[in-house]
Amino acid sequence: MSDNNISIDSVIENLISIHPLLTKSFSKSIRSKTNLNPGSLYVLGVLSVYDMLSMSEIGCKLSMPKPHVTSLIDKLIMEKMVERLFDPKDRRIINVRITNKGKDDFNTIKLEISQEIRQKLEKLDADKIELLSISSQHVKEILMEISIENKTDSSYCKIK
Amino acid sequence: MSDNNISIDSVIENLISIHPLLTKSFSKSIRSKTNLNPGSLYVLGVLSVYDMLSMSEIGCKLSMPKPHVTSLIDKLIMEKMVERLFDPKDRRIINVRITNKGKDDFNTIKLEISQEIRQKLEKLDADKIELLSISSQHVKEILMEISIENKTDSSYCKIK
DNA sequence: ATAAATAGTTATACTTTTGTAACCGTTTTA
DNA sequence: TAAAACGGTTACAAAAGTATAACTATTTAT
Repeated sequence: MSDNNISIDSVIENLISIHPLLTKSFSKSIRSKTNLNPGSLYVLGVLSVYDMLSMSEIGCKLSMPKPHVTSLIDKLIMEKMVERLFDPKDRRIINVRITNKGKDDFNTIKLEISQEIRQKLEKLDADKIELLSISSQHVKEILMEISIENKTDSSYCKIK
Repeated sequence: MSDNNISIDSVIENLISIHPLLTKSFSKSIRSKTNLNPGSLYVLGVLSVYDMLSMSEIGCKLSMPKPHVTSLIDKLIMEKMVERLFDPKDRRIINVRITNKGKDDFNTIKLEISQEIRQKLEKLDADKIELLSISSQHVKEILMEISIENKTDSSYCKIK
């Protein structure tokens, strides 16, 4: 139990350190190498995972206020990267689905914004890269798990 | 070699997924639970690691334009979390050092902004927490390693 | 059938971050 | 010693993100 808490403390220490490092690696090249703002790219990212989500679900997954989601989706639609679909079951709901162009563009963008970090990774030892690959996979999976679980993100998500 | 590239691809995939999840977890509670903006907190964070840095080094480590660093440091000085020190060797340089109050405040803030994620972590199995602890440690260390290495961050850092 | 709740948009104001350019004082270099 | 480079600040403009309230259309609940 006490052991658990020590581990949790170290997890949080680590995540708080990792966050600005990733921001540094990605945010700048999103701006300089794409015509999307970071927010639109995050939306495209979740849609590349879930394929289709409603406006509310997007805001929930990314903790964005609904009006912001609207404006980001507008941009992605202008770029034909996503499309709006009306839900026949409940006509209030607007589902957003990533298009094939959106998927292709997202892959291209991922390559472009990761060029710098890729060059640095290439200089590391093979076993260190392998360790980072496995470790980042675990971090990603567990974070996604506890993120999905979170239906009660007070301000943006309603309890289902 | 080809093996390496596959691993690098997966690292990048994972990091691109992790970034918005961390943003979601931290950015909102930084705003709601502290009187600092995210930028000031990142500056405080690097200073809690390196203890003392020049203005340029801060901008370099966080990829921030120098004028932005100036305004963030002004805020932290008003809060007495950091102090300016003139460098006797080179009077152009202004070093910024975290104060004891700054260290204490940073620890408090870390506790506050991690409350939500802590609650979710507590629901996980002990072995999963342990795995996340070790994995996030590796990710942090390797990212810090390749981040420090980077003296040539084009727009904000000059080659030393 | 009416009232309340929900999903999404519009409008607006504000904070934070980014990006320049001009400037001052100091140090380096030629 | 004059010119160039450097570290930092000031001033300003623009982009991006946050936060609310008011509104429409639709669905649910009483």
